[in-house]
Amino acid sequence: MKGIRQLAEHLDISIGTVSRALNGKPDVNDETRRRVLAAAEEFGYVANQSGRSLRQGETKVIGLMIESSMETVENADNFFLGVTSGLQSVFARHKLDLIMLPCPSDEDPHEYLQRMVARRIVDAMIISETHRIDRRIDLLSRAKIPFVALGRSLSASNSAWIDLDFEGVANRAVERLIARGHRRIAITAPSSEVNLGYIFLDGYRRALERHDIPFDPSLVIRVKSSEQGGYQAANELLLLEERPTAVILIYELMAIGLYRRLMESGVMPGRDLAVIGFRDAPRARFLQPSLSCFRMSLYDLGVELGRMLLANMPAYQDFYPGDGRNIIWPLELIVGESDLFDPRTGEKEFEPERLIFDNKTVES
Amino acid sequence: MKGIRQLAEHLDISIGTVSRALNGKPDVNDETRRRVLAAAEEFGYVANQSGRSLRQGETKVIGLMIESSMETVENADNFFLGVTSGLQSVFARHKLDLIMLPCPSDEDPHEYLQRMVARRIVDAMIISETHRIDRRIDLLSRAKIPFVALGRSLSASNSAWIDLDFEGVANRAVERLIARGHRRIAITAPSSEVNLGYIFLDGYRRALERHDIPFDPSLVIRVKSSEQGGYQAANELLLLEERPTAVILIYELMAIGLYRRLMESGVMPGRDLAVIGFRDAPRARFLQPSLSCFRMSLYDLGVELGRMLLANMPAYQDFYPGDGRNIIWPLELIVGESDLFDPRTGEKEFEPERLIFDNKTVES
DNA sequence: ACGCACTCCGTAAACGTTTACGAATGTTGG
DNA sequence: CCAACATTCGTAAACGTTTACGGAGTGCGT
Repeated sequence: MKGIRQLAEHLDISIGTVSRALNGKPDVNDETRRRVLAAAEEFGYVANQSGRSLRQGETKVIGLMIESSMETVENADNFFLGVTSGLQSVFARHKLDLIMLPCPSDEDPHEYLQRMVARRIVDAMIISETHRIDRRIDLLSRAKIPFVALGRSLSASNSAWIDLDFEGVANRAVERLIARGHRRIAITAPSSEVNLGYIFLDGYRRALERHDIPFDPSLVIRVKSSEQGGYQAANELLLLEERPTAVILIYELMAIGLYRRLMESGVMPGRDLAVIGFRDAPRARFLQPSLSCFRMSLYDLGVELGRMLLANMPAYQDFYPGDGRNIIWPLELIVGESDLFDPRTGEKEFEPERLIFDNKTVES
Repeated sequence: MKGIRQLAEHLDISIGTVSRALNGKPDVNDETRRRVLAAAEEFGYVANQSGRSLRQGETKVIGLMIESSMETVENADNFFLGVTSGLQSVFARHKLDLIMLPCPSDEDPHEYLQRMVARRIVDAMIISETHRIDRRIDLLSRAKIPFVALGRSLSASNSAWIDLDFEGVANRAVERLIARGHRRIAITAPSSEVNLGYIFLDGYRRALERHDIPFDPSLVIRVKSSEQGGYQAANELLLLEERPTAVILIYELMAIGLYRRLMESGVMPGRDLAVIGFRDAPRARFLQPSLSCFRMSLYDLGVELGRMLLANMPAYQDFYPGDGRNIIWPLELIVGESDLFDPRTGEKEFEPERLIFDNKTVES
């Protein structure tokens, strides 16, 4: 079956009517519509997307841009596939399809996005890993492509974004550690210009200030977002002259490398050093002692992302009137055994152990 | 900048010439071409993909279909993002773009693919997780869409595929264990109809036969492809009346759950039970004792996949003449400590420990 | 001066849809 | 029986490109 023309010939109907029948337009007899749908089903006819989108100026496709650098590959730990499910669940209701656009690691993300946008292969975009100032946001704004940024950015002052509550996480981690008697608390932060680093540190500083603990720059450890980053962070930690009693991690995978390096040096996490991790990544679930960290539902995040995006698309915003311009996505603290001791006495407090292999699938 | 028409008006040239200039066609003056390219650059003009592909019947886009079910999300461990890099490196040479098509978990993969194919949004496809008989293959064949299956299938007798060397892995694992004195060797296999299960078991059976060890169906443990699957596999293993001295795993993540369950029961991997894992997944790199398993380069696999696909596309096959119809992708054995004991004496043989945190990034 | 080849460019058709418009037919109310 | 309207459908234009074709201009040899 080549196209709508052949289908129309076979039915001995004009192509206009066939098109109307297939697209649920009103001006068509019930019986005719039935015949058309039956024939389309029989021949497996589906409208050619190029022709369709050329005519109506929209593609019914949403793009999710991800960076496929090896660093991301190693470390994202299926973050994007997780949100994808949530996204699709809301897009499906509007017959929108989601495609993932992996930016090649050797290409400039800005140019890649520009190319994709100019080709008009998508109606709207979701971009991730936003930088502090991110030209992609200006690009999309100027091109009038509806979009949502996963990760806030200074460039996005006027556009939609949704971001994890990094400040809250740092804040609560510090509060929790201080409440346990810690005073010298190290924190890790990204070495690159991604915006989340600034926010993370802000939460950390503010929480310290609230308790009149002076901010000590030497306790900020710049790391790469990987297991190796965690390993090196532990290294730097061990080299500090006055060793901190606690450390707060960023990036889900850091904990693994950090644990390993600590163990190698005979420093036991949860006894000699309190550790609070970031996201509850699948790869980190096995750690012993179990890691205190934060958890979120990737699926729900995807749903919210999808809703927010549609709220910014003229054709769909009637369906999502309330959905605002940006969201700080909360994370829930999961108590493990990695921060249960008192730094002054060394005594271990009892708290329920985190269950790993319960029957319900643990959300990632 | 709306389209080529406005660009042509601005330059006071006909749109035909503009198009020829942009696409590197011969019949155009050097000076004119320079002006056109400069103007296009200035206004950020890129040809609308719908119009272009409508005219020339191709989209310059390759689709990689992946299943985004939660099971995959949890367990694939960035497998696809890994091969993506390799794919793009070869596609980039031909100005082809790769998009990932995540099939919603609640939609039938066959219908999803049919929809995508009929919409003609891609020129060619890579499909993964092929089943023993997979209707998607017939669909693509009939639609005359060039494709490569990642994973062999009975349905793909006549088409291109590339698959991991499951048979070889099972084979070498058994050989290695037998050489160490094991006679009672359990193996895990998928509970679903994916084709790799059959092949994996074939390799296992043949290796046993070669050494006159009878095949014992009770030693085949059906598992889900997850950590939980590994946990349950260990459970079943422990319940066997005459406990095997070794077990061969499938799926990269199984080892984690298996280790955990064994430890809980005081059965030490590498001392009380030899374990040989499958792929050298990032999440399994930390295991203690380190896991003997197999390794491959996802990047190289992606490259080979890309080459094979292009070899099946009329427009590109001149560039890849030699690339055949299918490949069995080899995996390299990485010796760990999980299978270094003699089941009769319990003595541990010395072999070099696997390095995890070397400087070069370990390929996943 | 003529024919010829060559270079460069404009014209218009085609790709597969959707949709505004109007025509044809049937229906209703008076 | 006619006007007015409703229902259903066909016609043709439009979307933004690419490309086959042919025409205009130039240079060259005879």
